[in-house]
Amino acid sequence: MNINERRKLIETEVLDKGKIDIEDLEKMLGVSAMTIRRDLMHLEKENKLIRTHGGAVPVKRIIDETSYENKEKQYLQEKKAIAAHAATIVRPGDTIILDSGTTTHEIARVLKNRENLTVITNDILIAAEFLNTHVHVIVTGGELQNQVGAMFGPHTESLLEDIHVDLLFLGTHAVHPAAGITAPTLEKAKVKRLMVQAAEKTWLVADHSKFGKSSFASVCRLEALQGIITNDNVSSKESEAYHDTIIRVPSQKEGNVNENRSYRG
Amino acid sequence: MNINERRKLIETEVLDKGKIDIEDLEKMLGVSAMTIRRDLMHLEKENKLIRTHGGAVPVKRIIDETSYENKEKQYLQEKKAIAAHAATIVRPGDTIILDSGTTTHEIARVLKNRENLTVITNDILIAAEFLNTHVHVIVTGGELQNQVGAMFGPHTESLLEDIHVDLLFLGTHAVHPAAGITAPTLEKAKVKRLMVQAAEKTWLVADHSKFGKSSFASVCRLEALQGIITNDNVSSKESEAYHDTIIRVPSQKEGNVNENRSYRG
DNA sequence: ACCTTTCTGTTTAAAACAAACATAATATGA
DNA sequence: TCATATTATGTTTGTTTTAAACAGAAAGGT
Repeated sequence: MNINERRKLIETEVLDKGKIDIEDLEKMLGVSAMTIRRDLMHLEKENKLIRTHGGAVPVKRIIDETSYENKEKQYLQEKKAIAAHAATIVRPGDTIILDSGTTTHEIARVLKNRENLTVITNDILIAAEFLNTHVHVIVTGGELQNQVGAMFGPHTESLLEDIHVDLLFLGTHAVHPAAGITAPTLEKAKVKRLMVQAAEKTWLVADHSKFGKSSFASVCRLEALQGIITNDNVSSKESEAYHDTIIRVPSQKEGNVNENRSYRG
Repeated sequence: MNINERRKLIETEVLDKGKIDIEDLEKMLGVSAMTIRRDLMHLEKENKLIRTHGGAVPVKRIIDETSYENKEKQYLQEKKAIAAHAATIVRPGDTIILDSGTTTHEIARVLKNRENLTVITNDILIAAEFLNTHVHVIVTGGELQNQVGAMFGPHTESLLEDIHVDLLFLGTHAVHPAAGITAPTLEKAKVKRLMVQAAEKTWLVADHSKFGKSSFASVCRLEALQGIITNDNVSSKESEAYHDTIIRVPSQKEGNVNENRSYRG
């Protein structure tokens, strides 16, 4: 492993974990504390992280840890694995919709280095993820649910009615063999439904915790999906009940599925 | 000064400066380093800041320092002073538009503790500022100018055509006695013009560096404005050429214009 | 092969940190 | 109001982290 690989690892590690200790990095990377420290100095100068006493934290943080990031960290490995696979489906030149949510947010993190890509989203945190990139972003607009940064309501709906896209990555809190995909409010269900209608192909992205649940407002039936991308905690037997095309990705432990280079297809 | 005042000061200081040293705070507040350190521990536990080695940095940061924040820091004191005054115009129950821009972003920072307020904006960074607050936010949507986080284009325009609000705080890069308010592209000018049309009263917020300049696309004439809020580097003689109602606020040095409490009028 | 540059680890001194105790300020309640 | 409890602050102390400086190792170029 060369110096750049190591520094890239530190960079992704601090983003994943939210904070890191020099001691941990020392063990993890097998180099001396001084070297880590020099790496951190370098990365701090490049605004990739902020050094703390004995470690570092990420630069980009828009949200209150307590309200959002904890939730985001649940099943983070799973979400990242799902996101990494989802990103491989996206082709150069595509126009895609990224639904609001933490799993789709992870997809955004993977796609941000792409060029020749248009993203439509109703999540300001996802939109913000693409700041200072070459990705073309269209924000739906609408009423901001200001706990999570998602937008819903008539304005959101009217934009979605006017568009047609190649791909949709749909998030959900509940998917059930009989009930299909459901949402907690009619408003949210309506927006998700319009997204499905606007897209050529819809992929559901959901970690195993969402399976077997159902909520009040119906979004669509499972037949409307192109497939489901989930993690391997969902047993293969269980998954048969859901869809012909269910992709069960293994939760990545280390940064093996590294799609961090730009895609110049 | 009691402990809470001091901690509040530290909090605003770290937000203003972007980072602070314990040594500086020690001199500034006249207490020992240990006390500062205890304050920082406390504020870190409340997610108000992140401690570094020898100081602290803000928690909320969404953007790359190099591309945006430097620009934002230009005339920051002036912008803050203008913003503090602008906020006093906003009444409980108002619905307002905050145009994209750094000065209007400062207004958002002042208003975020309000309740009973609706904000419409075409700037995702301003929208993000209101996350986890009680302010009701409507995002215009549209194409994201991904260097600055502003949205423009047909979608933005169509929302603005449908609304009517009490107040607009309009930002600009150029204001001129004869040319009025101008913008660098037709698209931007169109959005700003629609904002003016949607608002009962329009206040222009602009620091002195914007005066006497003009750009290509016309937004509106100066007569369309309710008034101009600027800083006192614009001479009173000079300002007469612009508008009857021009408010020249002194650039605040310390946190004297402190409108950080919530407004429960 | 040689030289140069970059990278890394070790040593060491300085700086920051935090625990513990003592003192001062503030609050609370009879 | 006074006594008492609580909270806040400063100082001392030992520990940890930092960073400068040097030396050796690795990588790159001619």
